[in-house]
Amino acid sequence: MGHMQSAHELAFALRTAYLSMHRQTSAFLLPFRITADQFVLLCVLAQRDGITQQEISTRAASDPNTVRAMLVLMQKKELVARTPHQTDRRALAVTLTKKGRMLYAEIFKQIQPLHDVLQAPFLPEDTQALISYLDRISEAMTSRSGQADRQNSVSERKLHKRCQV
Amino acid sequence: MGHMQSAHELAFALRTAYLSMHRQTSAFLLPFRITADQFVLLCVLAQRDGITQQEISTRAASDPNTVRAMLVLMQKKELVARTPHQTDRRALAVTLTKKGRMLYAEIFKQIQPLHDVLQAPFLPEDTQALISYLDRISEAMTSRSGQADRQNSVSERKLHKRCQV
DNA sequence: CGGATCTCAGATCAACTGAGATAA
DNA sequence: CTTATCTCAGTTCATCTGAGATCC
Repeated sequence: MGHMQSAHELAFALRTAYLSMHRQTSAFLLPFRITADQFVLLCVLAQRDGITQQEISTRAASDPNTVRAMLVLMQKKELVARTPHQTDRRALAVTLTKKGRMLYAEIFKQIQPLHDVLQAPFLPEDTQALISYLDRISEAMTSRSGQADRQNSVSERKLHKRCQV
Repeated sequence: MGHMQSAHELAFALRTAYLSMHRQTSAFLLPFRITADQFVLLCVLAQRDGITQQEISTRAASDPNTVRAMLVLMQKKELVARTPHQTDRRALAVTLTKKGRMLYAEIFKQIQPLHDVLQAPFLPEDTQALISYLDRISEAMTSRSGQADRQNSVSERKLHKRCQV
C-alpha cells in the first residue's frame, strides 16, 4: 500500500515540477513574444539547422502535427524558414532565419538566472542523478505498451546533445 | 560550461519525462472518456470532497480559471456537482457525483499496471529520492521570482496527501 | 506496391487575461 | 473599503485525428 501510493506521489510530483518550470519559463519568455514550447524548437534548430519537421519532432519529443502547427506560427513571426529539401522532395528543410538566430542568442544570454534557480537546489552530482532518473521514466513510458511506436526512445535521443526550455 | 549545460539538460529531461507520462496516461484514460488533467481533479476530489474551486486549484497546482473551465466540462459529464458553499456564500462546494466516484474507483483499480511501469525503473528509495528532487524543483520554481505569488508552495502542499495522474 | 513526409481541416483541451458581480 | 471567490467572454496555444497529396 505504501508502494502503490508512491507511484501516485511520483506522478504528481513530476507533474507539479514540470508545470511550475513551464510557468516560470513562459513568464520569462513573455517579453520575447515566444512561448516556452516554441523556444524548445528554437533550441533544437540552434543545435542543428536545416533538418526536417520529422527530425524536429523526434528531437523535441513531440508529435509531427503539433510541430508543424508550431512551425507555422514561428514562420509567421519570421523566426524560421521552410524550404524544399534537397534530396527528399517530400520533406521540408527547416532553418532559422537571421531573426530566429538573434532571438535565440538573446534568450540564451538572458536565461541564465532562471537556469540557476532551477539548478540551485542541487549539487552537480544530484543534477546528474536526477537527469538519469528522468530519462529512465521517459524510457519506461515510451518504449512500452500503448501507442508507443511513433515515439522516440531516450536511447536514440541521447545521441544528440540536448537543448531546452 | 558543463555547469550551464546541465540546467539545459535537466529542463529538457523534465519536459520529456512529463510529456511521455502525460501521453501514456492520456492514452490509458481514453476509453474512460476523461483527460489526464481532469483525472487529476477527480483524484483531488476523491481525497477530499466538498472543497471550493480555489482549494482545488491549490491542490492541483493549477490556475483557478483553468480549474473552473475543467469543472464545467466535468459537470456536463455529470462527474461533479457544484453547490453553494454552506458558510461562504461566494464560494461553491464541489463534490463528486455518484458517477464521478464510480469512475474514479474504476480507474484507480485499473491504473495499477501503468503505475507499475512508471515505478519499475526504481528501487523504493530511488523513488523517494526522485520525489524529493522534484519537490525541490517545484519549490524553487514557485516561491521565487516572476509572477509566483498566486502559486502554491510545495511546503503547503506537503501537508495534504497527494494524488495523481 | 508499401511506407514516409508533409498539408490541411477540424476538434478538443488547457491555460490564461481582464472585466465584473457578489459577498466576507 | 478591501479582499476573496466565482462567472463570463474571449484569446492563444498545444495536441491530436483523419484524410489526402506527393514522393521514395
